[in-house]
Amino acid sequence: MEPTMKKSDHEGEVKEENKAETSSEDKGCEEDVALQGPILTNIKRSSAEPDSMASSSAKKDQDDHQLDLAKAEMGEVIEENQRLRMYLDQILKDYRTLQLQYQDVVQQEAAKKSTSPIRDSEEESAELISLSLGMSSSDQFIKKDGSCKISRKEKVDEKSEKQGSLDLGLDCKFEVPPVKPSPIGSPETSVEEIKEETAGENFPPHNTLKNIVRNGDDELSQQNPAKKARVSVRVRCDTPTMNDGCQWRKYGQKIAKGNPCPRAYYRCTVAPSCPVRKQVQRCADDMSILITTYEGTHNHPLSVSATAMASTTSAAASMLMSGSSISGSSGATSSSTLTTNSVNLNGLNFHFSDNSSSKPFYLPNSSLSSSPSYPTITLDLTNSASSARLGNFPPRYSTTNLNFSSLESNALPISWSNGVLNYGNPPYNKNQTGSLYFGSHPQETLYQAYLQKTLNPTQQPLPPDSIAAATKAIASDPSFQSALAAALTSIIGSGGATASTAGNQTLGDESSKNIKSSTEPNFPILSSFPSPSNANKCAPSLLNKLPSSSSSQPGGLMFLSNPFPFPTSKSNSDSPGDK
DNA sequence: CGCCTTTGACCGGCGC
DNA sequence: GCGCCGGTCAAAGGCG
Repeated sequence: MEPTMKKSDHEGEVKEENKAETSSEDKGCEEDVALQGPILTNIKRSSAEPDSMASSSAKKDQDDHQLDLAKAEMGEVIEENQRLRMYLDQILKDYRTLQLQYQDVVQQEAAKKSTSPIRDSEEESAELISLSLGMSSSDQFIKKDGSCKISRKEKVDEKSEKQGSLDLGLDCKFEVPPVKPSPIGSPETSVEEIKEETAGENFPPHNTLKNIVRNGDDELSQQNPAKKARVSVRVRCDTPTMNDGCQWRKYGQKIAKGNPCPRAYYRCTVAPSCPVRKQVQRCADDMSILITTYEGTHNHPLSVSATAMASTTSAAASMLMSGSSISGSSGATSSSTLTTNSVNLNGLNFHFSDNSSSKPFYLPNSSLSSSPSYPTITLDLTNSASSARLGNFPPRYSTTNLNFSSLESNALPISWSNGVLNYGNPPYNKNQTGSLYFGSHPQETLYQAYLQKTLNPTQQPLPPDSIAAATKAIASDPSFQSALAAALTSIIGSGGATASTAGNQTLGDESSKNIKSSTEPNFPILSSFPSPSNANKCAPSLLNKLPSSSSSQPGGLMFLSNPFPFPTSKSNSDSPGDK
């Protein structure tokens, strides 16, 4: 992506988006924030541009006309903004009501079902999945009757019952046709195939973002069926592999070019037919960094911790897929257009590379790789990430950074690179767009502000612009929501937070039968989050904003606070290299 | 004995 | 066509 969006692009965007009635709220929010920058920029530009000496009054009139136009547009946008604000307030209200109801239900269920841990765990997982994947969280925002979340849960439960599988994978999974038999035992029934089979369905253009994403995925898979989304996770880890909750079997090892460290190939052995594979390799630049690349979709139930990993990668993959697809399809002016593609949220970096020459394993300055073309997203969970991060990608891959805050630091202005939130035209104040600050706490992140607004509405209200900005950022792209939430939770769960002993390993026995001395650090997982005592160690800045016990958050952030007990990660073996 | 890792061989894609 | 490379297979051996 270009470092800055061109003015003409914004103008086109403004016109197009103003023309089209907002079909959904998140879409509207997206426009809401996105439009202000360009318009202001345009105003500034048109009024500040020095006319040449030859410019006549006619030109000035033209400028004035443009100014008037821009003002009119801005008025419309402001109106839209107010309307969306009302929507958002309504949604938040609904959400809080739902939250209370949900808490009641959870408490009742917990009291009822203390005798059936397995079932609890299934439901827990189902809940986790339904919330964490969040591919259609826009739907959740759209619905105002408060039934959205419950219906999703019911859907997942239904699916789980039908299939006996949670079907959590690395790829974004949206809807599996109910007639689809259980994927267990059918390795071919990966998400890609399912999506391909459903590609023939006719989705109205602009239905929902979900459909857009879905179509995009279909499109992608049609364009190149061989392409599988890969999620590469970079994490500091001294042990051969990181514990992601799954059970893996090593089936190969290679010395990859450009890296003296061998690359190990693992295959998921939780289910015999599970197509999920992962590659593990040390980073050539920094041997302490372990790069794990996941590929494929689990076709079996996952333990909660594995689910956490899967949902993280799933969200990341969905970002990748949806981003490339959205940009490639209808030319939608979504700010989530991720043609570009490294997202860096201050410590945790997402890299997208949907490029035929993408090199998941960082072969800087090498053009010799003949690796197949896999769209790859890299989740950089190394706090000191920047050293190897961008430099390892060929410069021709423009990137967008989404930089999650580092855990050690409380200074976490989210920086949005151009094309996401920062529309960065030169006259525009970078602080207004490049980073999002909230209220009188410039260090507060968008995320924090969002949580503050969402979870503790009685606190001092945030400036309306902040709400709009948070809405825009969080609601604009459901895939992003999931990824953001998953990543944040992953961060929170890292650093020893997984050592919890609470809860039972209830989902499947695949891990319990293979308990190993897991000296390796666990991969940050979602399920480790709910322990505030642990999590506080890692991310106090985030957790201060979170309720000690509550249900989910709206959108993709819902699963951040898991009200259920979570299993010991030790029981989920993943140490194929321990021997 | 079953499951795992190791490791050389093999295969297919890609560039020259 | 050839070589390089990434990825996978499968036999052999180790371990609990």
